[in-house]
Amino acid sequence: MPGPINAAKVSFEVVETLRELDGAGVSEVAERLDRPTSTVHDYLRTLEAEEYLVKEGGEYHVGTRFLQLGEQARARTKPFRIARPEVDDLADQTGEHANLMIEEHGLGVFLYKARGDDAVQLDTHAGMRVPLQTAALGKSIMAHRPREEVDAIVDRHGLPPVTENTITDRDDLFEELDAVRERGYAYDDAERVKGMRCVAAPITDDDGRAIAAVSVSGPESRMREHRFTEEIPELVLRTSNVIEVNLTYS
Amino acid sequence: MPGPINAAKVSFEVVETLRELDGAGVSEVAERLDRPTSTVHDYLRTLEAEEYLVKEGGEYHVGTRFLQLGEQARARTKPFRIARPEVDDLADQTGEHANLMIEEHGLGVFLYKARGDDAVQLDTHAGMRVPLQTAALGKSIMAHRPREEVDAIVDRHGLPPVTENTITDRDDLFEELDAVRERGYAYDDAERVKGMRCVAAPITDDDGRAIAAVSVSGPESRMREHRFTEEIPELVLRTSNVIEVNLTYS
DNA sequence: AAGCGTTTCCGATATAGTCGGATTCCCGCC
DNA sequence: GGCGGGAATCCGACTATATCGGAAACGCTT
Repeated sequence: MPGPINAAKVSFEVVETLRELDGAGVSEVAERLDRPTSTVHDYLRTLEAEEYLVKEGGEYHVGTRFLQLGEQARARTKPFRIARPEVDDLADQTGEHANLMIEEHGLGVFLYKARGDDAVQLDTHAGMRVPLQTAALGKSIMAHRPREEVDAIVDRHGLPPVTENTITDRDDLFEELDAVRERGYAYDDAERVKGMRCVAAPITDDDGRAIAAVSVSGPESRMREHRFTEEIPELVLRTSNVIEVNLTYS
Repeated sequence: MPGPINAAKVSFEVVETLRELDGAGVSEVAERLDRPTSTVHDYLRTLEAEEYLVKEGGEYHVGTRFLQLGEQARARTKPFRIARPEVDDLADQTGEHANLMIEEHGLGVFLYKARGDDAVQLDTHAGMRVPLQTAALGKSIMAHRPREEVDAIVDRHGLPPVTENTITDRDDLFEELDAVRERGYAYDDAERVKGMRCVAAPITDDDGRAIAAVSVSGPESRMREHRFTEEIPELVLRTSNVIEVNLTYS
């Protein structure tokens, strides 16, 4: 493919490296990207001058200009604007984590996370991107997308194993999606994070196409028996329904 | 200055344009930036392929990858991690908006905003950047920075008038900062947003240097007399003290 | 089906990104 | 307080590539 602006790509590689390392110096970034320090220095200096990076004690860090961009990206999506208060309620009602996910570029993106009073420490954070099939949220979304679209996503990103429970076979995936569609909601039994269970329901538009998903997730010890099979699904489904209605009339 | 990567600069100009327009097509961005459509098209296509932009119905939009970067930029700062729950409390106690600001590149950045039950609709959002002297928050920060640093900031960004009440003279500014320092907290009487009043207190480190500020803001009608001169300042100061203590021991 | 605006593609040119190497800076350490 | 080493800057040359007209394809609306 001719014409892609390489320098744009490199710019973001530099920024992402800083994010992963939580701040770093010139040579550290240069090593990671396998480029000369002089080149990396050019980028860091430029991005700092443009105020997208900050320099603190010899280390460069991701700056808060990205916060404004990120907030815009999120606030722009209808699911977020409508669902946020409902997700908060869901967290209050269950005491656990409640999440909102959308699909973007074939990946699941955590748009919002609310913490209930009993919520355990978790590695998820807003903006986090995960393969769709590794989360109940993602399976809910895929279950309500046309088959060819799901195929395209799998072609693009594969089915990487994250824990020993992750689905890694395409046929297994479609079987699971059929079950999810029938049931109306999706389970996740330690498929992404060990010891964590999750119940998710899709948020669909008028045509039945999933545009997002909501979930409740908590430790196995509290996610079992009646609560796991009846109580939580009931609440999650109710929440997704409320959101769908509000989406239609707005 | 030799060596700044122009393409990096242009990349972000494109992204910021999309943010300002809340999504746009090729020619619209090209017009704004006064560049050929072919050039802008190259950038948009590249950034979309890198998954930083999304294309929806012929329009490009800022993507949620920026959310991950923004969250990192925010979570990295100590003031945010420590102050967030306290700012939430402050909003609950007052029923108004409570805010957290830091200084970055000489500008005030809203890091976090909590809404009390009575809070009015407001234009502030996380990541928003404003000239420091246009907000009580910013004045609190500047009041507890060395004079030469404040001079440098003013040299860099000037004193742009935002409403008729904004401070636009350097001597006036330093007088005001002296008063703020003496009083211990700062007022903002419709200096940034018409009809809004604000009380802010600095968060300082062990050396007395401001690293952030917290505030409560609300409509004039509710921000007057005893509440404005005693009650709210009392609460804001108490909050900033709590945060300072927690910052020291962590 | 025709016409207009927009997007996309293509190719030529010169700009500017890239990189090695030299220099300076900033530490800790003797 | 000076010495050493690693990192960060600066510099200059080469050529890859960003840039931009212009042309083609697309997708509306009339």
